[in-house]
Amino acid sequence: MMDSKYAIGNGQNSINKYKIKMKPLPVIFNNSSGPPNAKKIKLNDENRNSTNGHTNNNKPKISIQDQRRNLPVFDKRNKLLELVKRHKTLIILGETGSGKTTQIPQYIHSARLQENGKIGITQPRRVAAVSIATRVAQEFGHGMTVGDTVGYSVRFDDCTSNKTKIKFMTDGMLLREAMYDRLLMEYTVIILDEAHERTIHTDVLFGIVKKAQKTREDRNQTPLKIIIMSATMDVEHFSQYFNNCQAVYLEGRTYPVNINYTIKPHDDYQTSCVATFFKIHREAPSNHDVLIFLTGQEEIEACAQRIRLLAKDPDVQGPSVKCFTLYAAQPSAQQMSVFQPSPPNTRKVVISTNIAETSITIPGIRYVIDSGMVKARTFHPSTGLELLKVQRISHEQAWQRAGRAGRDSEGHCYRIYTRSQFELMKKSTVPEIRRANLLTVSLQLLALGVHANYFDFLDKPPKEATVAAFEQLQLLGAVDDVNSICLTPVGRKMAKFPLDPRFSKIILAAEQYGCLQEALTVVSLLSTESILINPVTKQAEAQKVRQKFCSAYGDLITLLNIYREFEAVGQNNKRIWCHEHFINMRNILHAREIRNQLEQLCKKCDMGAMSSCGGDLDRLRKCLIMGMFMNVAELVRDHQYITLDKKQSVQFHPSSCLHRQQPHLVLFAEVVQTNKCYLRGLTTIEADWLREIVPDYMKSHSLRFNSS
DNA sequence: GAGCACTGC
Repeated sequence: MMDSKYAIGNGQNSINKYKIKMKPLPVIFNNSSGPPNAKKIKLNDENRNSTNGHTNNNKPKISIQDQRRNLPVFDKRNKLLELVKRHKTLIILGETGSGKTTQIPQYIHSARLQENGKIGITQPRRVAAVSIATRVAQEFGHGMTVGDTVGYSVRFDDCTSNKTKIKFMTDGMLLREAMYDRLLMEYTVIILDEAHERTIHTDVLFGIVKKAQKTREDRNQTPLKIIIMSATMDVEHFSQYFNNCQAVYLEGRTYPVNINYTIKPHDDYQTSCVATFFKIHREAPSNHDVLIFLTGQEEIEACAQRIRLLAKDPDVQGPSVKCFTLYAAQPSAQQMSVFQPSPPNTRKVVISTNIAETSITIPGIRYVIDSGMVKARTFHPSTGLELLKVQRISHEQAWQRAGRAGRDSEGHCYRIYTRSQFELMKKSTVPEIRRANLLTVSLQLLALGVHANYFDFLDKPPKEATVAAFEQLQLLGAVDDVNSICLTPVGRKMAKFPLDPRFSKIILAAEQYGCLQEALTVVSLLSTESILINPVTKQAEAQKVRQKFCSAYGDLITLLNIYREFEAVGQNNKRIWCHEHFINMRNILHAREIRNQLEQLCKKCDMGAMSSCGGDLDRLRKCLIMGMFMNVAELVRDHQYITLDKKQSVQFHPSSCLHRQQPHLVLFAEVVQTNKCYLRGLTTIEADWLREIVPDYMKSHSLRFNSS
């Protein structure tokens, strides 16, 4: 695959940034036993099935029904069904490998506990929803294909029919369904799986299903059963929230993992990871694979380069080394390569971000090296700034990482931190709802009839975050005032779009500006990852060949130009065109898919003709102001801008096509803080337009310089 | 003249 956003392979650029110590000093560990409450589970080496479709091929083949009977959950079948029958809400704590996700929906179905309704099971990730549904359909019976009794529903892919009784879906999908029917009458059983991950969607669903259950009960409607499935974390918290409901524990099938801590702290955790790898490499049999957790792409590529170099050193003992990297920005084909079994007498080492913590399971890992660090996004409601920061992981994450070594057999985990550093880490990861921008959630909740301030959250988000969100909703015209519990007609339409409310507003405004085609394109492009590829080695070339698309009006119009050209190219030439122009084919196709969905939603909202402004881009730029007027920056002195809203000092990001220019006013799509505060996704606008389009906002946010 | 972890509708 060539559609990578980054140049991957020789990594020459990254390597120069890190000093290579050819012989890193050894890292010394004490050897301590596993987690304090580690349960030593008897080894039982047969037929583990995995939910991600990567089954172990060197095990003897046994029938699919025998595999089901061998799962730990099988023995508890009757007990579980009894509990599900007896309790309207049940928490199931299941360890990895218990089989809970694939089996429990089938048990419920075969006992007909769902009666005439459906069983809905949510997952935080699309791939999980699809692959689990496919697996369960296979198990379910002969000739059964996914989409019959067992189906799934994820964005852009609804594989259900009127026969579907067991429906796997993403948590975001169920949330969207709730906006059309807040009582979720389609379902008699709802299972929220992976609840411990606490995605923003699952957190909102906790409140939605709890309220739906209560309302249906009060109105004497068909009852709703709720099942919360989670790893073994903080049962009390969940149980209290669901009126002290019953919790049941399911044993898993994992193997003991020996935990090692360093004797002293290591600030240069990257070098220590490399050194630890070679310590393992010297001692362990060659078929024992190693997984290293680091924080980001650049760090991972640099570390891979060091390992590859050192492995060639004649002084280094041990088998040959096959080194893989793993992070989300990679093309999927490259991600898949980590599943290749290593050839004989070769050690496989995978260096990964936290994508390997939950999203991707690599079989055969015996050793985990945990740097103890993660890169995480934090949102500051007071400034509206998002900050991407390397920080320490939580205990939950540390155990999750360690567990990756114990999926196929007994394993080892080397933690590049001391026991006392570990004790200082946070017990659990702060749930997303407590560190995210709440604009979208607040709008969604209003569409469900609740004000975020009064919503029954499992964990309440910070007050400032909801205050900031409601101020913006009011400015966008979605509510009449910040305490309103109902949406304006505009707000109701905005909630129908699966977008940031600011972008929904742009689409709604496009009707009046006569630029719906262009607005849909720009918003779709803003809703995906970047379509531009900037390989480190061919950066100048990429910029030169794309020069013809650059607009003096800024980045968003430039993106529009690229998209228009992409659509004008014949179907058979698109791939080659993308390659020639350093455009990410996967991402631009994804933008097109989103654009189609948004266009359908416009028709549902009776938005009339698909108007186009053609070459009159002023209309589009004015339309963008309707949704993004809180994102205006004004030039104050040489290349220095301040935001109109929070008076932040900011600069244009060097990747912007306006980087060397100094327009008086710009709209920006986002502000990211790294070394400095940078604006990205720029569009130039006129002062007069602001006064004309958002006069009230401009009264409270006056410009320093009034000339254009 | 810099560099972005991970999801989802």
